Amino acid sequence: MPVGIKDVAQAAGVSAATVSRVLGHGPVSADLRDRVEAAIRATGYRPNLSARRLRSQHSRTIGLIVSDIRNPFFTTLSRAVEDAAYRAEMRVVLCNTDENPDREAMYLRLMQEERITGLIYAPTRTSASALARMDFDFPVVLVDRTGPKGIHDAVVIDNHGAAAQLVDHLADNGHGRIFGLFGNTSSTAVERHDGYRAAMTARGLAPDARFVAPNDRAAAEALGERLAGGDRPDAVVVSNGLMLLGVYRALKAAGLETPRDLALAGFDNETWTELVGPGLTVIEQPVADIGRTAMDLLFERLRLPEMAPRKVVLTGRLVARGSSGRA
Amino acid sequence: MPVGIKDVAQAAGVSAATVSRVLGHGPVSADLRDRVEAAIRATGYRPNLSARRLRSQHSRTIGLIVSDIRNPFFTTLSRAVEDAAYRAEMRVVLCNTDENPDREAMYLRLMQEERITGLIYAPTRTSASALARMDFDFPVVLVDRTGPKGIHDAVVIDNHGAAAQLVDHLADNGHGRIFGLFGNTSSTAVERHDGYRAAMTARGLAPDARFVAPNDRAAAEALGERLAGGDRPDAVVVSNGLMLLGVYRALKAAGLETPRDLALAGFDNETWTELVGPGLTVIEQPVADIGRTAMDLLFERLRLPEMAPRKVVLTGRLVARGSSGRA
DNA sequence: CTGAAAGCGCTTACAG
DNA sequence: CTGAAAGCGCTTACAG
Repeated sequence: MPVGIKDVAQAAGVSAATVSRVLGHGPVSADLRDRVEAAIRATGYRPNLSARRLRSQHSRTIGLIVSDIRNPFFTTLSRAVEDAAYRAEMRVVLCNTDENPDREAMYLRLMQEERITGLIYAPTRTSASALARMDFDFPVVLVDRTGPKGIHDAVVIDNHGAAAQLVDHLADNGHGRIFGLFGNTSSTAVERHDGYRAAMTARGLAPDARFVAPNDRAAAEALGERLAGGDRPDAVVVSNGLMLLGVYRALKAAGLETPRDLALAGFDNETWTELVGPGLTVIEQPVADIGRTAMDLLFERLRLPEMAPRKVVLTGRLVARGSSGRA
Repeated sequence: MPVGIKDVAQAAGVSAATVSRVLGHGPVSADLRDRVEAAIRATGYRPNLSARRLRSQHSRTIGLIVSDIRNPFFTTLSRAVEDAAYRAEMRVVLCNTDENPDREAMYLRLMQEERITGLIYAPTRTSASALARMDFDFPVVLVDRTGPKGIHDAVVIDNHGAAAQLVDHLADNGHGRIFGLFGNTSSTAVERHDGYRAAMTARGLAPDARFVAPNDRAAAEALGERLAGGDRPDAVVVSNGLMLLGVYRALKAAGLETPRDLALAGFDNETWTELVGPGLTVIEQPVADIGRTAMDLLFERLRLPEMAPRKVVLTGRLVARGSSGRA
């Protein structure tokens, strides 16, 4: 039986209202405040947050929906969001969808049931397209991936430009047959493919791309199939960190050396990309900035609900390493 | 203004109690059930979880307190815990303490305020020792790190044995001057040091250990200082994945090659340890099993509160790679 | 099977 | 500054 506010009130010889005022920012005389604080310590009282949220109609809760917290991109993002929430004295409800639209729908319902203050959300393409028809009682800030135009605030990077930069870099290093491997669940992968395609075309190179599930296994498999075909590529561009890992493992397993047998470049400056062989050339994303910016947008939106939706585009940084060198 | 249970009741022409029964497992006639379900769809009603938790006195919430979700050990642990919670229709409140005892104390208070059903907790040594004097209204299962003997359920690995195994492996490969680098915040690091020390002594080797903050920077620095001293070691054992990363980076930066200049072995089979140079020899922990087992213990404890506390000891697996080979 | 009523533990106008 | 009272949105005995 946890002690309640009435027990504290009784112990301090005051009303429950006064205890509540001591806990909050109400006006309380120094005398009563001391007595209440002593009673709180003596009883070990801890306010019931469910009751507080219900009564005050503020959950002080941020929802965060990502595909998988094991993806370092989202791990870092979540820490940035949590640290910002912590500073604002809010908590975070974190949900992993595994890129599964059914789970996304379920978690969106959960967010409504939690009466969250705001949502930070990296939707799959399937769910993003449904977003236009959905109506929430809280603001939504999209991160990493976009949704229907002009409805929600969003923080993304310049995916088109970043992918083009990778292609240009590889082409400058003498690679012309550049195979592109992209995820098939996010707007982000689509934009990266567009950038890849545009840069290839601009240089008179023939685009050669494939979309697969954005995980290491599927990427490794797709690469294997492509290499088994004729007219082998001399470089590969990969659209996220997990897929890049799958490709790198597959190359190693096949006894192929980078960049001697095949140049390689991709997204996400994960720990291992720096430590491995000649190092992997990647686009580093300002992940923590993305998280902080999303929280900033959310707080401004709460302050000014009628403001027009904003899209903040951050820039990735090319980290050139050995893997993109000449064959 | 979100719609409430009364709105649904009115729309369906029934009482709020009946709507509540349809939502839960109450007995409701097929006719009324259909009408209520139609009304829920029509109104887009979502129950308010704060109200439900307050009234039902069940939060259906598991607390999870770890040092840092960016540590892959805890990332994987948290996914295992969340997946198990999801299956049991419970949510998880995740907290990062950054090994800071003040933050731990704050989050322990938060857990009480959330009236959580149970807690899964990897305490720092400072907080663990205070655990004996603390009284919670929910069961606590310790993971990865232990607390005062015989009070809480716990899931750990055989740290003593695993560390000894690393020493034996290095010694079998001809290394005798084995420097040990251990974290200074966890019982786990202490146990690993004990195992290291015991194995060294058993072989007539002189222990040579240091305790530092369990992060990459501090580990790199400590290694640098040790190498600057005389009588250089010919191998290093490191007590966790993040520290191992710091050590590996420092070696690379110093132009030292593994195992030629210095053999290396440690804990946590992280992605990069497999991909790097000759591969790093590590103890792989059954992380997901640790998480699942912790949830199992928690659920059994909820069923049988009076059972004697249990400690489940899982076993790490030695993954021998090139880094521990002969000089 | 169904409804009216009480109450979970707080906060917040309202009076004083 | 302080207290008595109402009420947040549900669930759950209690009657019928």
